[in-house]
Amino acid sequence: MEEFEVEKALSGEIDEETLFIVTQTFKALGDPTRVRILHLLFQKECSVNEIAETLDIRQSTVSHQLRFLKNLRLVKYRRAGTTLYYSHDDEHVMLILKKMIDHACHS
Amino acid sequence: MEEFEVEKALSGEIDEETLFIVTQTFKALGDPTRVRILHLLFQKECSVNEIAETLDIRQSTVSHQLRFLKNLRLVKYRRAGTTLYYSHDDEHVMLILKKMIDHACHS
DNA sequence: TCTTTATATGAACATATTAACATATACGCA
DNA sequence: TGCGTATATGTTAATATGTTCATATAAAGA
Repeated sequence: MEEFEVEKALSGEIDEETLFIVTQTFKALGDPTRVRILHLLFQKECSVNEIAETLDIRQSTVSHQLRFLKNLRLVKYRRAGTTLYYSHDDEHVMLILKKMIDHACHS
Repeated sequence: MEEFEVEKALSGEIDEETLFIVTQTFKALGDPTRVRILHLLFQKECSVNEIAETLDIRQSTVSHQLRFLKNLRLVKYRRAGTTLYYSHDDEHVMLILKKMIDHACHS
């Protein structure tokens, strides 16, 4: 460990890697389109087209955002023929999302 | 309520205002500088200069971000002469931040 | 193999965000 | 009133982000 890292640790600072994961995850939840998608997947597994039609978003947009969420392991999918059914893949983050929604509702 | 809003409500979609608050709040947590500031304020009340020096960020950057956080009522301050002591102002959001940090650490 | 359907990808564009600099304001004190 | 310190603000430039269009890929079935 470098000297400045020791200083940071002693001062109670978050280590860089953790900070990166935390901010990336919050960033994922900081966009309306992604929150709407996750909220939908909270209720049920959906194909890409179902998501696009239900939320009235273009297919390519949905696909791009799903890739974003997939990279962060926030969603997963199973294949059935040509159809991909997406579902959420991080209970903890979904719980945090739910809490924030409740918090925002009752404020 | 408009017709399309009824449809959204029945379909379990988040209402627009809640969605806005939720995403704004997560956006606040989606930036390394702001997370570092909040994490510091989680530990103790700090003046603007203390924050800037402790985290090695320019004073004007800190001030800008504090205004951002203040607008969302995530921080507050008290004045002592020319010095402003900032502290966090949303227990619930701070708890969510803490949970996410723990989650990221142990993964 | 050809076609159809479902999904992914790449490039381009518009917009949003961030940090930096310079400067302004506010307060306390001589 | 004038000065020094602490903080805020306006502006700008660099970068990041989100959506769209056009197109590519992949699987299933005739």
